[in-house]
Amino acid sequence: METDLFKTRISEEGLKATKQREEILNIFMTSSGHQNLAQIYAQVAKINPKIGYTTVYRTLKLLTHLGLATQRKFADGETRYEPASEGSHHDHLICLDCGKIIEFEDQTLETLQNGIARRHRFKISHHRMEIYGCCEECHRKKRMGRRKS
Amino acid sequence: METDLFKTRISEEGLKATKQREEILNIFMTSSGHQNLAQIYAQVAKINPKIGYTTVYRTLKLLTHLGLATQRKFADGETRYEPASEGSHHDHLICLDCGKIIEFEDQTLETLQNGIARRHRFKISHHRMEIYGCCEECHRKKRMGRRKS
DNA sequence: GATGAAATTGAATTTCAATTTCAATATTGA
DNA sequence: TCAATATTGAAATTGAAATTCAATTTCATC
Ligand SMILES: [Mn+2]
Ligand SMILES: [Mn+2]
Ligand SMILES: [Zn+2]
Ligand SMILES: [Zn+2]
Repeated sequence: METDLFKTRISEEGLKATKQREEILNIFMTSSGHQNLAQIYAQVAKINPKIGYTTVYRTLKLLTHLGLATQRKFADGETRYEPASEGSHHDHLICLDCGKIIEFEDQTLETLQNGIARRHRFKISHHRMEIYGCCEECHRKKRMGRRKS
Repeated sequence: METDLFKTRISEEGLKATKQREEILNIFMTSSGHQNLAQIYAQVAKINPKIGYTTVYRTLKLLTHLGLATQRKFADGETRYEPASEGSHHDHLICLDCGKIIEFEDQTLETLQNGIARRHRFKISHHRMEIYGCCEECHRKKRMGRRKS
């Protein structure tokens, strides 16, 4: 359970482990990821309707600070959160038709970035890379639709 | 002058070429790029204070629609605009210390993306890629600072 | 277990950029 | 010139993010 890591990190920061935080953490960590605050809140409310929207907001911010969550802002402007997969970095393919978000990891891409940064004498802290387009499923549907007409 | 292209595109869309739009276009096209609306408005207001903020907002939205401007949202969340460089796509290196934005083009990166997309049977429409970190100048300053202490 | 300083909670409020409204004005094709 | 239609700009609205504050909870210490 990541509850232990959570408690450790939380006390490291001089903060307090509350029922609400634990409950939100458990729900969030087992969720599907890439959800916005309203979606996470809805899940929390289903299990414990006493927990306020503000607390969910603040807890996600806290989890991000603790390194347990990652905040994402894709081109649609919505703020989303996903459980942080420790160590590994990944990027995203985003379907403009159905909204599906596909994750990928590519070591060559990382190496290439190092080259770009070096040429500009730039020290990389982190990066963001997203590919927008049409997923396989949606593409198939489109072809079907065209054939019928 | 891009004024001609602007007039053509504008009438293609059944819209009207107004003094305000032309004035905003001229100021924007010769600007340094990566500016937010408040900054663009400030420039416009210096030359013609009669033009309203709303008009600048709507004109930048229009220019984006016409393909003459590109809207950018980097990680700081600010909405910025830059004149669209026809044909060529570029990405950005962003200094977290001074805010400097460096543009780069890399064909290998584009090729690599095609490979990633193909492996996921994904049809690319466009992409976004930003590298965050520390620019040469800021890095130099940091080293200097450390030496003095 | 009791205590209390400090942190947290949650409803309500505020902030602030983005967007919309609407009456007055400008543009354009006939 | 003359409408029909689009645009303008001040003001109002929206909505997500962030803050406020009184009530409540946590937890180190006793
Ligand atoms: Mn992800
Ligand atoms: Mn640029
Ligand atoms: Zn899809
Ligand atoms: Zn810098």
